[in-house]
Amino acid sequence: MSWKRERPETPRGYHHGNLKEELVRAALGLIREKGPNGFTFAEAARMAGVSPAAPYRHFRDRDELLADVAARGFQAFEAALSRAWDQGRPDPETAFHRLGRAYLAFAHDEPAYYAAMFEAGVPLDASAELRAAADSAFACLRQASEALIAQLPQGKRPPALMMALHIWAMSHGIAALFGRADGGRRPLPMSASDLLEAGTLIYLQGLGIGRNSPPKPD
Amino acid sequence: MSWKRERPETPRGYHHGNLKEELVRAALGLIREKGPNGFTFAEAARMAGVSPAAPYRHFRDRDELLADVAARGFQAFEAALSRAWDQGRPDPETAFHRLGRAYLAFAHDEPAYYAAMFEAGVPLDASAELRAAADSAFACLRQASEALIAQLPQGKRPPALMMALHIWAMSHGIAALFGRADGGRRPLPMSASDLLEAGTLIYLQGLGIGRNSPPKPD
DNA sequence: AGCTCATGTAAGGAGCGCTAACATGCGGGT
DNA sequence: ACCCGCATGTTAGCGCTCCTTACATGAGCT
Repeated sequence: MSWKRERPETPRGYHHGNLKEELVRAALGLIREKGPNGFTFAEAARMAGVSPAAPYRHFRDRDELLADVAARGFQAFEAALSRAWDQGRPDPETAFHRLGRAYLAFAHDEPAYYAAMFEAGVPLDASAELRAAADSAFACLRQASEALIAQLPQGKRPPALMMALHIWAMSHGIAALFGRADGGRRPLPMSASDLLEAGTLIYLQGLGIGRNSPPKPD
Repeated sequence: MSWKRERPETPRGYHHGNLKEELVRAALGLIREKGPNGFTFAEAARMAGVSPAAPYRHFRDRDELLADVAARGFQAFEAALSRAWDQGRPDPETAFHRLGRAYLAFAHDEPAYYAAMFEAGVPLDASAELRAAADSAFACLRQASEALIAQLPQGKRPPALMMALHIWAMSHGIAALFGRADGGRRPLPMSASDLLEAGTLIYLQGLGIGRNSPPKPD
């Protein structure tokens, strides 16, 4: 068994072999610990055990690495949301609340991704991938909104886009204000997840989709 | 007329006379143009026409200046919200929507303040003033929520704190995602203000405070 | 085997946060 | 009226980061 480079750690030759991925991992760790601003190109290089100039072979500058992290974040986000929505099974309302919990769980469990996506000031058109990933994630929310709205009688259907924007805004607002791993900026009387679920219930009730006000199929 | 220091600009003596205020003004300008991270202590000093070390006589470090800006922001924010709420005149619902518009108007018209308050990562307990100002602003929202809830019959009143958190989250979510001066990260089918008003209407409807479902005073 | 080019390194300029030591002059005490 | 204290400014400088330029290495193709 004469492998070439399987040792997981330090001793490596002149070429790293997988620097780009390792830089992304290092960036995630640094962002998680010190926020998207505390993250430093030089320190990521140090973590990967290469010289401070090496990262520039893989990313034009610091912002491009941040944009790459954000794009990967949106991809993971979209995957998590899609999995939670599960095509609306067993019924749209159950799936919708599961979607909301998945949103907050992502923000809570992947603070580095979430920060890169929403708090680092990365412009969405920094790359085509980033834009596409962000659009996919939003499309998931919009799709779920459409499924719920379809339960309403023809005349009383609000625009699905608007509903998706409302839900996104409420979710992001709760995540940003109260959903951080450190408990957020302000003590809450309930968990962020429960807060979002309650808000969603009230909002859906307002639309006439409440569990206690089914669209009488008369 | 032998004044001492009334010329508004450049020629000044060894002592500036009003450096602290000028640094805050410079910080606001820089944050507005380049975001809370692009803001630089040295550049603020340059704008005030002073050496790079001078600011340290007024702020322990860069973070303390940022915290001061955030605190002033929350004070202005609270003033704007209180003015909009106007003690619930002429009726709580009208005033409530006016409050929502004021929220978004502040985020839109004072992006530097808003960024320092919510996007700069300033911990709320950076200073007692900051904490107090932030609490006052939230108290305004909570007070408005209580006034609206008071319209409901005793049995059907949700916790005012929860309602305030929901409204804050939706407002902040819309401001953060779509309410920037540059139009936000994503094109909208309607203005951020209208989006919030629609969302609030639906939410209130869900609580039974909708204009079309008044609390039948049977 | 030898070439080529992606990927690494070394060195350095410009800018920033922050500190230390020194300069200035406003204002209060005698 | 004087003088001295102290708040507020200055210069000099350390260590760090971002990024560029010129050079070194070695993996893989022909």
